[in-house]
Amino acid sequence: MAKKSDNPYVVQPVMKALKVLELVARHGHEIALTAVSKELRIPKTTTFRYLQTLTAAGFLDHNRTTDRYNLGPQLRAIARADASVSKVRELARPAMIELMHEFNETVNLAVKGNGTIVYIDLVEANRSLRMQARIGDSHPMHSTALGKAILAFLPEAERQRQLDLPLTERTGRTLLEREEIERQLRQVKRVGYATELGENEDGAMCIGVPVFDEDGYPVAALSISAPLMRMPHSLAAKAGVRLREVAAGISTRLGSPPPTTAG
Amino acid sequence: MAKKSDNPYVVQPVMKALKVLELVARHGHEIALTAVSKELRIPKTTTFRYLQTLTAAGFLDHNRTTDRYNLGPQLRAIARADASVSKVRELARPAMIELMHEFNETVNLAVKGNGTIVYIDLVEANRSLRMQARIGDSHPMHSTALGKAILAFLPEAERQRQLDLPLTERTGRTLLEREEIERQLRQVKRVGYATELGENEDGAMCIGVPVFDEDGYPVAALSISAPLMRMPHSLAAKAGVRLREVAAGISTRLGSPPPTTAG
DNA sequence: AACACGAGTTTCGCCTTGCGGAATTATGGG
DNA sequence: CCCATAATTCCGCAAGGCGAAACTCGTGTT
Repeated sequence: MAKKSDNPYVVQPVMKALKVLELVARHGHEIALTAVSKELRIPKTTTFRYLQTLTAAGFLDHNRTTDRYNLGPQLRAIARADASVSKVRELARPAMIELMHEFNETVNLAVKGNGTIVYIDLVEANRSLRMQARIGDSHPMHSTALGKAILAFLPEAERQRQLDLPLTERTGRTLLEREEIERQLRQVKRVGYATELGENEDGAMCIGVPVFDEDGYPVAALSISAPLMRMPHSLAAKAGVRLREVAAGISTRLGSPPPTTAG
Repeated sequence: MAKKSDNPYVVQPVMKALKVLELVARHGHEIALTAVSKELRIPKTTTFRYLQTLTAAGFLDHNRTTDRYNLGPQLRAIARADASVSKVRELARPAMIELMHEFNETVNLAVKGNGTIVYIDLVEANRSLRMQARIGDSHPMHSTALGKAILAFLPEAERQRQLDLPLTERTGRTLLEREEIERQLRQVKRVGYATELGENEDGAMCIGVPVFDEDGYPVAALSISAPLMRMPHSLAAKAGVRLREVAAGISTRLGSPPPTTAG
């Protein structure tokens, strides 16, 4: 009675529960326990448990008056987040390639995670010494230009919450003093770009700018990273200005209101 | 060691697998087995199994070159379908209320399911004798005006596939002859609205029109339903024309190309 | 070139815990 | 008020999920 798959690692309860989720989702709207059970040929008790579990996890929503289930907030949130990331990546890619050629350095794109930034795309300069990051890697917010760019433009309450978390020390130069960080963030907000000098990785530096979504929220950041020795102050400033322009273009295309560059 | 929930019906493997799914999704991009395992404090073997299962179900995607996982097509499809349904419902609601007042009959909105139509919204006239349908109910395509409206505008291949399925007989008047159905569908395509007279429920009739998405695909249908006795031919024709107008407006706002009313 | 390390895959046997039939309670239509 | 249908709860069995450990494979190091 080999059923679903030849893959011996498939966990049956999980697989069946996913079928339930799928059925409910594809149904378009509110469906009752018995209907799901009949449709999937899964005993009512088992179906009941899956529906309960999916609901507890927020993937489904249980309407107590009609005793029916439909898609839950969790799934919608995931979908929205994914769509947002996809869109940012798509919009940013051409600009990133252009920037890479312009400065001949690696260009990074990251989104805001929970207390961290997560790299979602990068275009490497071929003369890059070694890879700085990989897609999917996550780094602390306070030790990267990407993170600082986002932090600076976060709503006050959320920024405070972020800075309340323990700040990990990545290198000897990583900023750990709250005072100092907040001073820098104000500076970032003023000039519109963030700089990080060997604070995340020894010998490497980075210039980052935020990308805003339609609500003016900094969902992502764009950066140019380089070995410290290859990026003098003057060039960094130039890069910052260019990044700011490019990011503003992306933000606009994401439906963002005009950037709040002014302090 | 009571963990997640006080709900005794929560199935642990399912719950944990959902956590894995959520983590991968929220990560923004490609994440490796070990990272998931560490983050969630779930043993590597177990995490491995969940990732395999989620992948087999299409909820995740396994990149074999990098050995990392990210969101899969299944989840995106579900999300897209849901967003589409939500949007249709949202756009249609005001028009439905207007139509209800105009004809003082129940107005229905349904989406195309698999071989059926599924009611996703309805606005009942208060003089309605009894409820015709409930949100979430699904009816055959060939026995309802909603279904016929959709069938008529489906791509040829898909329509044939639908009609190949066994046709259930809802009432004595339900159309079962393929010839007859296809003749009616051509007629529907010509006039732009479908009519059903006691074919789905004795004594009830319905007039339905399709709603198109941005690809010109009939994702949903709008209808007015009434007791047979209250809806003479002339009034039905008038309702058909009005529905056609209203649905065209909704289709346009969904990004649909100009309706293919011409035969 | 050999080695050490880390990541993914496979095995294996224990025993948790998921399963589903059946009993029980809630619901709502007639 | 009763009956039909649906949702919950109970319970004992054993299916199958679990995780430690062994194994493989690829990378980077000495």
